[in-house]
Amino acid sequence: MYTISEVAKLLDVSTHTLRYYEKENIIIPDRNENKERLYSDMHLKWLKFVMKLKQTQMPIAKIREYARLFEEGEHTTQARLELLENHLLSIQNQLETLASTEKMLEEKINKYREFINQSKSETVK
Amino acid sequence: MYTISEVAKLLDVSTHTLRYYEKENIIIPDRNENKERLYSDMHLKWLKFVMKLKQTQMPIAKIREYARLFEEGEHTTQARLELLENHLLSIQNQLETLASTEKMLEEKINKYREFINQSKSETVK
DNA sequence: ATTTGACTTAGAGTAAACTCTAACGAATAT
DNA sequence: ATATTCGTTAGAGTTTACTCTAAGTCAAAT
Repeated sequence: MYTISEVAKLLDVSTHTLRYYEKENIIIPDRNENKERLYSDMHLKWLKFVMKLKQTQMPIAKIREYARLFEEGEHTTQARLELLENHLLSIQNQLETLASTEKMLEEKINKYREFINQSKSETVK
Repeated sequence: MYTISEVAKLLDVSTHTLRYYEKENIIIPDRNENKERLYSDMHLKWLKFVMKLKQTQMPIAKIREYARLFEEGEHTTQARLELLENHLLSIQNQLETLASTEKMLEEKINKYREFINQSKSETVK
């Protein structure tokens, strides 16, 4: 079991953020006799998954919705599947946008480099 | 030349957002005799570039910085190059994150599909 | 015994990026 | 002539996701 500051360090988030996620019903850790939060390996695994969703632009509200469906039990598997399928589509769109912007930027960067090199050689003249 | 609502439609943003970008010094269109905004093809091209940067998570502040460097003239090419190079790195990081999350989601989705199919066949029994 | 450090809570504050409102002006449609 | 449409401005309001503050509890270290 991990304390809130251990989890914060492990996942590179602030303790504030972890408490905020709890308030938003995204992760509800256990408590010790002293009411302090204790996170298990399962909690950690779920949080890592949440971070992946966050890093790929899933809003907190959608993550909360997925968490809620999970809590509701097996009859929500179809809904969870659909939510994940939608997010997969969003990821694929983002991949396309990023790839095309990457290409565009590489071209622009090359033009800048050419321009800068040309300016330098003219300066030497 | 395009009016603000034409540009809004063409680029799928609101007129509010276009005025906001102007306030943020990201795009300054011309004006007609009636003080109404008029965007040229050059403005449109720049706006499309801005949208690409936005879609790949460049903050407005950085976009404004790039615009400002551009206004300042040729002696800022090195700074502009560096800004674009940094954003290219950010895009490459995002691509990695998205690719690995895509893989993870595909696996999870497959497990959900298996589970749902299995449940169905058991229901038939 | 007291200080230090890590934790607790409720709730306030912040930053980014819009998004909307109100009050007005000009041009076109009926 | 008046109503509608499209534009203008300054500035207020909203949403998202934190981020911080204040006041307190508790256990270990000096």
